[in-house]
Amino acid sequence: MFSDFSLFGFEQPFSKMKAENKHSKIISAAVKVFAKKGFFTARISDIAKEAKVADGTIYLYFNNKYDILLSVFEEEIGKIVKKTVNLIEKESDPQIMLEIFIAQHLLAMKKNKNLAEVIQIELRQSNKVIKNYRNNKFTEYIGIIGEIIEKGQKTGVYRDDVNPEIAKRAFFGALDEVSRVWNVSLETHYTVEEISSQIIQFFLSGISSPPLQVSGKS
Amino acid sequence: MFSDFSLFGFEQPFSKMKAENKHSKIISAAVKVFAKKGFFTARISDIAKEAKVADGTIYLYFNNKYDILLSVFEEEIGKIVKKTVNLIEKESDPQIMLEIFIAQHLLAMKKNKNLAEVIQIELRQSNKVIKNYRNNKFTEYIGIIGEIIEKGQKTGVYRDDVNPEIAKRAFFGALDEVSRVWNVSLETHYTVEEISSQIIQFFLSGISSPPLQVSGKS
DNA sequence: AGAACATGAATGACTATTCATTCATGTAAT
DNA sequence: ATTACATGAATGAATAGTCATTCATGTTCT
Repeated sequence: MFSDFSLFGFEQPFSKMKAENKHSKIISAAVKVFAKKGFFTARISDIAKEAKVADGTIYLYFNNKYDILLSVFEEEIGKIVKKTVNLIEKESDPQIMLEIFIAQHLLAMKKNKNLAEVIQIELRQSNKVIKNYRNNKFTEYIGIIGEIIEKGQKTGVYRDDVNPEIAKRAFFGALDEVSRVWNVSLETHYTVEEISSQIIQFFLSGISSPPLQVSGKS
Repeated sequence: MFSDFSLFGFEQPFSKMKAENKHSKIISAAVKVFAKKGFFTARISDIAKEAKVADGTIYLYFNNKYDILLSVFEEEIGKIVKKTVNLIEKESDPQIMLEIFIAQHLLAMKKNKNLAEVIQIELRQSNKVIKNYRNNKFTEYIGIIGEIIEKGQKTGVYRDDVNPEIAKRAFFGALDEVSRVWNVSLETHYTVEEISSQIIQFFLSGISSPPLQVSGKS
């Protein structure tokens, strides 16, 4: 891959720059079109139109339609993983790490609703299409949750009888479904903070009413 | 009335029976093929082959390819909803109702892994394909969770500060993701009971270590 | 000029759907 | 009981339409 220095906002007077612009223009367009139509219903010509390039131009940058989808995953999920890891590494308290993860995920999904949809729907579908694409970035992403939980168990803030493998899935599933619906429909009126706090509450304390605590210490 | 022998040895006394058989044979075949290949990659001829009918026969029972997918949802999810509602109605304790829902869901997903995959993947995709399909059965299904939570809040077993709309999504998402992965890969070694108890634990008590409780009696 | 880049109409492969025909079974007539 | 007729379920080859991909041609750089 050649994504070394290609950040937006800086004009480089080399011909290479032009090419990189097209590359990312096509990626962005693909995200948008895949989100709107789904991978299979999306036409190359739709993506070309959205990116304002000719159909044939797309084949100067990508091998085929699947390659576009794959590139979208690698590049876009990669960004999220990188950013999340970056933020979490600085923390040491598992509780806070988990809160950061949630907030970060919801923010990312809110910021780019199209990408959220592509990830949520096409990622699953894609296993069937691209036979040996392993979703490395995605697995890495979910793995972060598992590591946080394990860390919390070592330091004693999380129970030992919680299975981190199951927990990380349940945790991600909850986050994912909430943000999926949140993007699609009714629940638009909830804020990131509101959903964040609800999800943290679920996972840390559950939904049960707290037992009456006759506490010696409070 | 009857001819003694038919050439092929089978008697089909009622022509209608034959028809109903075909309908459900096609549905089952479709579930299998959609699960294996995904809706778009699946060919009508694949389904026909799997159902052991001719391509054209399918159009005697369904209007088109989408109609098959839609029927799969309506009929198969309908069955699950019916069975679940049936079991839950007999209960009055929200805690037990929730446990039944979880066990029921996991069992259903385990019993028919293909259906699980179709629901988990294609159901989401379908909004884009079938423009005005509202996933009525599916919404109804998730709604059950919301009702249980609300009931629990009225009787005081669940906190009032839990938002049932968000909670039902988080709850379903967790269940869904766990059973999705469970079907696909590694985690096959967990039992329904193990996963059930983990999920119940998450939602009722969270993952935090319980605060030291100094009981009133000591 | 030559190279690199871009275009979009034309190609060709693929597959959902149709429909003329066959076939199995039921009914009526003898 | 046998034959003739009627019904409509089932078939699968042919059709018709859709797109991903290519490539002959144009444009823009150095």
